[in-house]
Amino acid sequence: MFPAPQIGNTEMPPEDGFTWRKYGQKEILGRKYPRSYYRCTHQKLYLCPAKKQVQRLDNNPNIVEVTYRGEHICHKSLTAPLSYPPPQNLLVNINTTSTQATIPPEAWPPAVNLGLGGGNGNGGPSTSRFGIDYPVADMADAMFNSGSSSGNSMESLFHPSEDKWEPDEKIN
DNA sequence: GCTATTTGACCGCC
DNA sequence: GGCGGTCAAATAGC
Repeated sequence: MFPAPQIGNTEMPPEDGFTWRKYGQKEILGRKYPRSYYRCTHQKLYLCPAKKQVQRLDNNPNIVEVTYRGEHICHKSLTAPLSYPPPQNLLVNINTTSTQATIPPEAWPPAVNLGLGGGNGNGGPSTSRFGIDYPVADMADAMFNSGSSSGNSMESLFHPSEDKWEPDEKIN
């Protein structure tokens, strides 16, 4: 789960190093807020099947629940962008979202392992399943403590220095 | 003009 | 038949 940054009247799904294109939104039974559906922007270029669903929590609209489906193959393609920030955000999501139960660990997208030299992705959900320990609890704590009142926490969670990945699609 | 977003309609599964 | 997920036309922004 992530704090849901808001800019003006619009909302932004958490940046996770990939570029997503929204393709649908649905009211979900029992949920106060609609679920948004995103797919990888490079789906057409690289037939990347990666998708994600963004669902706001009923009791805390400032927190979004992000579910990843499929894996990114766009960065595996020879012609695809090869560099992007470490999926720290993705990692946190996987370890915290309640929807992880719907995704068997062995089916988790290998994409989350990339760049981290993990390879030990067979363990259960843990903060170190990629070989790197992240202060998930601290981040979550920061989220819940300040997520609803301050946008500054976002900078501590999603470092500005984490340069936005620029798709280098025009490599030739 | 191209690309992304919105949104109603459609489809498959339970 | 209801629900979740996806499609595709219309629209907006750059």
